[in-house]
Amino acid sequence: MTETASRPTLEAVAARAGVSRATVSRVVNGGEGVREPLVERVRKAVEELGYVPNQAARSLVTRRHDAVAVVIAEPETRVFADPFFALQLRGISKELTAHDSQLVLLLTEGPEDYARVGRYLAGGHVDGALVFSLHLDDPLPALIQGAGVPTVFGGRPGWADGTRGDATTVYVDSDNRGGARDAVRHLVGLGRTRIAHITGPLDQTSAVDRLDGFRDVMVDADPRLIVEGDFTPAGGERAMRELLGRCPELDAVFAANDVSASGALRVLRELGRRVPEDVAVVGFDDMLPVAEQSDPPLTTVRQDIEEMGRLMARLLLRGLERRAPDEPGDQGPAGTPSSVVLPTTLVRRASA
Amino acid sequence: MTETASRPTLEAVAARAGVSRATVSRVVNGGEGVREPLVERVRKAVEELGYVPNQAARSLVTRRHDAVAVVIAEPETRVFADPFFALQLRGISKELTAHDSQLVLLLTEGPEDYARVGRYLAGGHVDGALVFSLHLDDPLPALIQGAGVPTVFGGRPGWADGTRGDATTVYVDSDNRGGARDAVRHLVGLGRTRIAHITGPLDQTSAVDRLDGFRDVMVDADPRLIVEGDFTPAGGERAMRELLGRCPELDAVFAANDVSASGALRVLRELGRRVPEDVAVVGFDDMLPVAEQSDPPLTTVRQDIEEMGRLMARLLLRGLERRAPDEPGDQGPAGTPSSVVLPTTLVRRASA
DNA sequence: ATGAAAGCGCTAACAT
DNA sequence: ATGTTAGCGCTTTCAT
Repeated sequence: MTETASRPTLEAVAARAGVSRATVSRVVNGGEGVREPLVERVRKAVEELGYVPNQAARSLVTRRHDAVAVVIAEPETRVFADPFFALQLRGISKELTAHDSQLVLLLTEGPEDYARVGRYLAGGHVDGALVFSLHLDDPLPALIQGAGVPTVFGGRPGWADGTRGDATTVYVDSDNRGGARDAVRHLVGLGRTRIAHITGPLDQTSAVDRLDGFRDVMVDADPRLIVEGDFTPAGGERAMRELLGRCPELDAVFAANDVSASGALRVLRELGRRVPEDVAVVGFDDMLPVAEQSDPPLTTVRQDIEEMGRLMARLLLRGLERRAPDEPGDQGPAGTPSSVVLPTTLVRRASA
Repeated sequence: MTETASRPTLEAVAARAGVSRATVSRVVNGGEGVREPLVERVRKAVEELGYVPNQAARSLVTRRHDAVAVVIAEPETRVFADPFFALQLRGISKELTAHDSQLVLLLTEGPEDYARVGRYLAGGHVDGALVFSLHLDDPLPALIQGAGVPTVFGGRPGWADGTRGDATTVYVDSDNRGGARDAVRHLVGLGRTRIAHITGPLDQTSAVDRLDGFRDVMVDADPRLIVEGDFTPAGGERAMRELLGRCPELDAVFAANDVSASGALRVLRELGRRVPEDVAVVGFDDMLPVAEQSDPPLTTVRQDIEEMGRLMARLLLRGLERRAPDEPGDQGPAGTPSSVVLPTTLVRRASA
């Protein structure tokens, strides 16, 4: 706990440099249209006084905050079950930093926090919001879009159906469906015929999209070969046992993410099934600590999570630039960035 | 991207309610000293207009921000190698939320970002800072303490030696040394005599403290039984091979964290050593996804990471309250919270 | 108990 | 090119 000294103001700097406040302001904000000798004098005064602009005062007049909110609604497990968000945050942080914007993190534990988030966003503290909309039925995203804050979503929100031309909702997502297709096609290419799927929680679009991808390839898949998981190791274990019970002769499994694949792997090992000889396994995510360290290492679908974060931030900032600095109302589709779906790549390791 | 409507001001609410701005302000800030009928009228006007206070304007006069910066300096790996920070953030977020404070996340990729962080903190955007000081030689913490912002550190900073009475630096840490002692004593209690230690990176106080704890019990430990790791699975593997090469007859290993323990486990399995029969293994952290899912499940030292985060925030906020709302200068040791070291507990599972 | 008025520190017209 | 000035929206004395 150190002391809070009262900071020098523009006024003080102006006095010291023997110029007006306006001139100091100009210098501080880039020095356009100020002659060199004056710039010099002001810089010196700023330096000597240790002047730092008061952001509150500045925001009050500019109505800009150089801050972006990141909203993560996750009642429980997942935030720390996998490093997904940490990576995404990293990407976001890098991009925001490059644009001198700050990252305000809004974590919610449940619906009781939503009002607070809505209030904050509506309160005009930030220039925009990056929102992770995980569950189909979650009211938060809608609430946020209602708050009148420019927003980019991480992952396709439930109401955006992925068809082109949906200009009102901007999101960044991986090509979950295409990635799943690649994974399943890989298994087919290996000569596997009884291919099972452990899904994610089907109230999340990523899980639904991966299931759709699975179905794209296995057009008339035996319904017994599809079991709902929940993106956790325990869920993967449970699902694997279920599958084996239903259909002992299966020869491949596509798990909707790496951690559930690791659970499946554990069950297969326990039951003496060799991987990949008896059962080939493919995951999704390429979460390194999981995929690379599992036994055997996991063949999986890689998505560049950090890049997704970076892109979300970039899209938001670009949209912010486009709108007139002060003018309310958006610029229409012309200036509005549209959603981006990033490609995935299959990473071959030992499990399939 | 939704449109940004221009928000109603205090003035507008006052007009609508037929009162002065001052009265509206009083109602909005708790309604002390305003008679019921008026309070009612104002509340109604606020509701109808959807008024939300402009925080910039408020901060400009109150000099409070109701925001706290969380600074995480982590060039690379660790932030996403384990869920440590996610948990800590969660704890911090919960506590801040309860006090209506916002969390501003400052991530740094390297020393080139330090100036930016320093500037931000010095700029008076936040009421205080929560700083994770991971490396002994990191200049960031000092820089921050110099910025004149009330700060609480996560993990003992290198310069704080842990002796009582160091009132200038406030930190929250686990009892790394005590926890390590418990772990090693447990192994001794199991009858193990050739106990090895895989340390963490010794430029971090947590790793040093755990090593000290190990030495407290193994007073004259064979130096060959101590190998430096780096808190990663790969480091754990490397260290385990090294140990086995140096001293094949070892019968126990205390790894400085769970992920390096999991690496060690993998090597032991690969080399046909049974755990715990041939070699007992104890980790540190009780990182559930790792400790519980490893094979065999890991006996480890649990620290309540989320609680650490919560406590950091609580300490900071308490310190903030103590100082006069506006008055510069701190209140001296009397009002200054002091550091807290949280106890750890040994969790017995199958590995030792 | 309520209102009037004075700024908080800054930017952005507008004047010079 | 530089200075002057009028607010941005709010809280907070100080009157009433």
